[in-house]
Amino acid sequence: MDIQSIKVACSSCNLRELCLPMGLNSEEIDKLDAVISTRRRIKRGSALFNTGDKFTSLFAVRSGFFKTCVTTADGRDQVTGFQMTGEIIGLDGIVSDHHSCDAIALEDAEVCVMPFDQVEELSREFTTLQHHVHKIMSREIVRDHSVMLLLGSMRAEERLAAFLLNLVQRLHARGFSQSELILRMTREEIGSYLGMKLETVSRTFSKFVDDGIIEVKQRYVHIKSTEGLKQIVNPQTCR
Amino acid sequence: MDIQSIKVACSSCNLRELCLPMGLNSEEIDKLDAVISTRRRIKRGSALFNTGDKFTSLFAVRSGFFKTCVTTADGRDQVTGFQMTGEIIGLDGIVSDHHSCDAIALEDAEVCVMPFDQVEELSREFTTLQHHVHKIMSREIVRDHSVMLLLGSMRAEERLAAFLLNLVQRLHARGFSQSELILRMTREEIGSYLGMKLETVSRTFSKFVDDGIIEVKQRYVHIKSTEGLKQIVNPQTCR
DNA sequence: CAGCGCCTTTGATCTTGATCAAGGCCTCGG
DNA sequence: CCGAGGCCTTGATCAAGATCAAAGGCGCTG
Repeated sequence: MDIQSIKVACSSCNLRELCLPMGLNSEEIDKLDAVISTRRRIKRGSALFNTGDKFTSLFAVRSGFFKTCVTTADGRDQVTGFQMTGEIIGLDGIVSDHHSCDAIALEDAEVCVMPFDQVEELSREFTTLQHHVHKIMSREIVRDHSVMLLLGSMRAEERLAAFLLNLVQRLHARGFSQSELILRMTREEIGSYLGMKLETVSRTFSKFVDDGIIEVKQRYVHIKSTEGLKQIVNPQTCR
Repeated sequence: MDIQSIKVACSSCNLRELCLPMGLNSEEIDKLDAVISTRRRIKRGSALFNTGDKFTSLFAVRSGFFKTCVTTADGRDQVTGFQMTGEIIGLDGIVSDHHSCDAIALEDAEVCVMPFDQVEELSREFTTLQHHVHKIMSREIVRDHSVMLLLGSMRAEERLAAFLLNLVQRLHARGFSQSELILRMTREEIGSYLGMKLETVSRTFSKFVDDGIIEVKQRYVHIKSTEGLKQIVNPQTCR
C-alpha cells in the first residue's frame, strides 16, 4: 500500500494560487486544511486510480506529472489529458461514484487527497469554495471542448503546435521557462492525446526542427519561435 | 426580444426525472420552482447565447433541440454537442463568467432559465441539489472524454455508428423509439461533431444502407440492426 | 404552382497521415 | 564495460478520407 498519512497544509503550500484554495480567505483555508489532511505518493508508471475504482476523493497534484486515459472494450485507448502541479484529478468519478478513466503517474508524484463528501460539506458553508469548485469543473469542460476542436478540425502540425503552446503556457504559469521544456510523456502518449500515430508525432517534430521553429533533443524541447508555432495553429494571420 | 416570463413549475414538469430536479423531494422542488420561474423561446436557427455573452444562467431544454459549437480565430468551428429535452446547457460559462461557445436551436425550442447564483444558493441549502449539480457537471466531463476517444481513435464508420447509437439511446430514454429517429441536424453538423466532412457522413450513411443495417430517407433513420451498429463500433466481438 | 436555395448524394482524384519496416540511440542492470 | 529493451527517427508504401465537381431532391416562398 502506497498511501501515506502526512500532514499537509494548504495554508503553507506554494501552490495555493493554482489549486483548490485559490481565492479563499485565511479562515476558509484553515477549514480546508482540516479536510485535506493526507498526501499520497505515486511511483512513476503506477496508477493513482483505475477505471472502475470507487470514487471517494479528488486529488490535487502537488508534484509530478500525470496522464488520464479512457479505454474502449476492444483495448484501444485515448489519453484525455496531462495534469501538472496544482491541477485537479478525479472529477470524472462524481457522476457514477466510480472512476471512468485511469490516472497514471508519468514521473514519481505526490497528490493531496481531498475526500469529496467533505469538499461538498465545506462548499455548503463557504460560497467562495463552492463557486471555486464549480469553476474548476467548468474549466475542465471548456478545456475538453478545445481538445474536441483540436481533434475534430486541426491537421497534424496544428495539433502538435497547439499542444506545445498549451504545455509551455501552463509551465510558465508555474514559474518555468516560456521557451524550454522537458516532455514527461512518450511520443506515443502525445500521439494518443492528439489523435495521431507516434511516427507522425516524431515526423512533425522533425519538420518543426527543419523549419527552425524548435530544437529537440529527446524529451527536451526548446521553442525558438513562439510566433512560428502560433502561426501554424492559426494559419489565418493576414488581414 | 424573445424572452418571455411564464410561470413554469418543475413540480408539474414531466421532464423532472431527466432534469435538474431529479432526486429532490417535494419541499426541495418547491424551492427550486421559485428559482426557475421563467422560460424562454428560441426560434429555429437562432442563438440561446453566443461566445462572449455574459454568463448568468444555466438552461434546461424543455422542448426542441440544440447544438453547441466553438469557433477558432480563423473561422473553423466544431460542434461540441447536441442537446435534447431535459439536458442542461451553459456549464461552459461558469469558469470565466462568459460563455465560450454558441448554443443554437436546431428547431423551435423552449428552455427553462435557471439563474446560476440562485442555483448555487439553493445548493448550499440542499445537499441533494448540490450533489446533483456536481453530477451534471461530471457527466458532461465524462461525455466529453468519450467524444475525445471517438475523435482520437475511431474511423469514420465507427464514429457514425457510435453517434447513431448514442442518439437513439437518449431518445429512447425520453420515450421515443429504439429503432427510428429524425435527425434534427444537417450532414454538415454531424460531420463537424464527428470530425469528418459532410460528404464522408453521406457516404457512410449510404454504406450502412447498402449493408442493410439502416434505412435512411433524408433526416429519417430507421435502425434495422442495433447489433450491426454495435459491432461496427466495437469490431472486437470474437473470443 | 413555379422557382430558388439549401441539403444531399455520388463520382473522380488527390493528400494526409497510417502502416510496415529497419536501424539508431539512450538508459539501466548485470 | 557490455548487452538488452524501450524509445525514437526515418524511409517506402498504402489507404482512408478530403477535396473538387456535378446533379438531383425537397421544402419554402412569392
